Amino acid sequence: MAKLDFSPIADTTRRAEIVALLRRAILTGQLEPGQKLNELRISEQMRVSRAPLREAMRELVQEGILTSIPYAGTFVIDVTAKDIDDAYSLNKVLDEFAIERTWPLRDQRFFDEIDRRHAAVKQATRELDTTRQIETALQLHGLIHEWADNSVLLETWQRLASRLQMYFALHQRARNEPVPAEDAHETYVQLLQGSDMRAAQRHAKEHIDLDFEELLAYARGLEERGSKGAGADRSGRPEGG
Amino acid sequence: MAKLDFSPIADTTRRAEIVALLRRAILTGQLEPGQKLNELRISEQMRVSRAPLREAMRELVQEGILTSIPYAGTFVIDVTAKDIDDAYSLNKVLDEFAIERTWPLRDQRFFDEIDRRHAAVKQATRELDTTRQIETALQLHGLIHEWADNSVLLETWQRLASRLQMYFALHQRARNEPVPAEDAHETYVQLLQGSDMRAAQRHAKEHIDLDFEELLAYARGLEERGSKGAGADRSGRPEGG
DNA sequence: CACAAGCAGATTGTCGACAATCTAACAAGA
DNA sequence: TCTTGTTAGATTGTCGACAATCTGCTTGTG
Repeated sequence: MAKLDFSPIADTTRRAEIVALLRRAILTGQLEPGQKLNELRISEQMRVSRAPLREAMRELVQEGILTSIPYAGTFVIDVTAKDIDDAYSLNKVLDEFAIERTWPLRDQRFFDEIDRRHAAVKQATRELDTTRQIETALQLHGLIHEWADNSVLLETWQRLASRLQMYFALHQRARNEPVPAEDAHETYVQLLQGSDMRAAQRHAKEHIDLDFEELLAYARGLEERGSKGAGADRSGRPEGG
Repeated sequence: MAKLDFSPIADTTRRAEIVALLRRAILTGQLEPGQKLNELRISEQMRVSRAPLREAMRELVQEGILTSIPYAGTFVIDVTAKDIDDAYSLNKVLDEFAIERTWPLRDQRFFDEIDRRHAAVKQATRELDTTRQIETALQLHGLIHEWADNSVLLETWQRLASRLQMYFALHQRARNEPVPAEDAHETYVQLLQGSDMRAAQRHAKEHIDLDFEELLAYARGLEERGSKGAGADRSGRPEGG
C-alpha cells in the first residue's frame, strides 16, 4: 500500500479563521503597536459575533502579540528597543541549540527543503513582495528548529518568530526602502549544508547581528518619537484609531 | 512624598480566576493527562457560564498545557518521555543563558531573594507538602530567569516551568514516596552566590540531570502502561445534585 | 454474523442580549 | 483655579439559548 501523507483537515471554526486574520494583520503591521482592538467594530466587520472573536483574542494574548487589560481593552503589544534586543539575544541561543540538534539529523530531505525555502525567499525578493520576503526568510531560518526534533524548542521558536516577523514588518513599513540583497542568506545555506557545525553556529549569530542592528536603530527611533505619550509606562492608554 | 510600591489590583474577572483554578488543577495532577474537560460540567461546578470558561481554556491551550480539537473537546496534554526530554534539554540551554545574563546583575537584593526562596523550599520539604515543594523549587530555579532582565526569556521560562511543574507533580503522584532531601539545592544556591560563573552553569546542568533521570523513568513507565488505553479517562462520575 | 444507513443523545461552536465597569464631560463647592 | 461628586455614553465581561457537529446505538439487509 502506498504511504500517503495526508495534510490535516482545515480548521473549520470561525475562531481559527479569526485568529489567522488578526495574526496576519498584526504581523504585517496593519494593526499598529499600541492600537486598541474594538470588539464590536471588528466583530461587525468580520460578520461574526463577539464570542469567537474574544476567544481568538485570548489566544493571541497568550501568543504574546496582544495584551489585555480587564475592562479597558485589548491592545497590540508595544515594541521597544529592549524587546527587540531581548528577542534577538534569546534567538541566538536557540539557533545555536537548534543547529547542534539538527546537525546529526540532516539528510537529503533536509537539503532539499532548505533549497526549497531558500528559493522561496529569493523569489519573494525578486517580486519585491516585502511581506512575503519576511515570511519566507523566517521560514528558512525556522527549518533548523523544525528539524531539531524538539517540540518545546519548536514551539518556543514559533512564538519568537511571530515577534520577529512583526518587528521586521514594522521596520519595513517605517522606512519604505528596498529589501536586502537577494543572496543575503547564501552563506547561511551553504554552511548548513557543509560539514563545519561550529562555523554554521558562528555565522548564525553574526548573520543575525546584521539585521539586528537595523532593527535596533528603528526601535530607538520609535521610542524617541513615542516619548510624548506611550512608553515604558504601562498605564499609558493608547488612543484607538 | 514617601515612595510606595502598590501592587497591581487583582484581576477581578471570572476568566482570570477560572484560569488560575484550572491551571492549578492541571499542574498538581488533579486533572490527569489526556483527560477531557467537559465544558458544561465544569461551568456548572464553578457556577459560571461557558463563555468565560471557554476563554480561559483558550488561554491554557496557548499556554501549552491543554490541547483542543474542534468539535471533539479540550484535553489535558499527554505526557511522553520525549516531551520531558525535550523540555529538559531546552531548559539546560535556557539556564546557561540565564546565568550568564544574571551574573553581572547580582546584587544584595538578589542574594536576599535567593535565600528567601531557598528557605521556602526547605520549609515545604519539612512540612512534607510535596505540591508546594515542587512549586517553591521551581520558583527558586526561576530566579535566574527573572533576574536576567530579558522579558522573552522570562516568558519562555514560565511556559517551560508550567510543564516541569506538571511533570514533577505527576511523578510524585505516581510514586507516592517521600521527596528529595532537604538540602538538595544547597550547592546550587552557594554557586549562584559565588564567583565562578562557569561552575554555576555546569552545576545547573548536572543538578537538573539528576531529577531528570527519575522523571524519564516515570515517563517511560507511563508509555508502557498507556499503550492499552491511552487518553480520556471516562470515569463516570456520580452525578451529585 | 458483517456492515452500511440512519436516528438520538450529548457536546462543542456561535449568537444576541444584559450586567458590570471604565472614561470623559460637566457641575458644585472650597 | 483646583478638586470632588455626578451623570451619560461607550466598551468589556457574562449569561442563557440556539445551531452545528460528533459519537454511539439501533435497524435493516445481505
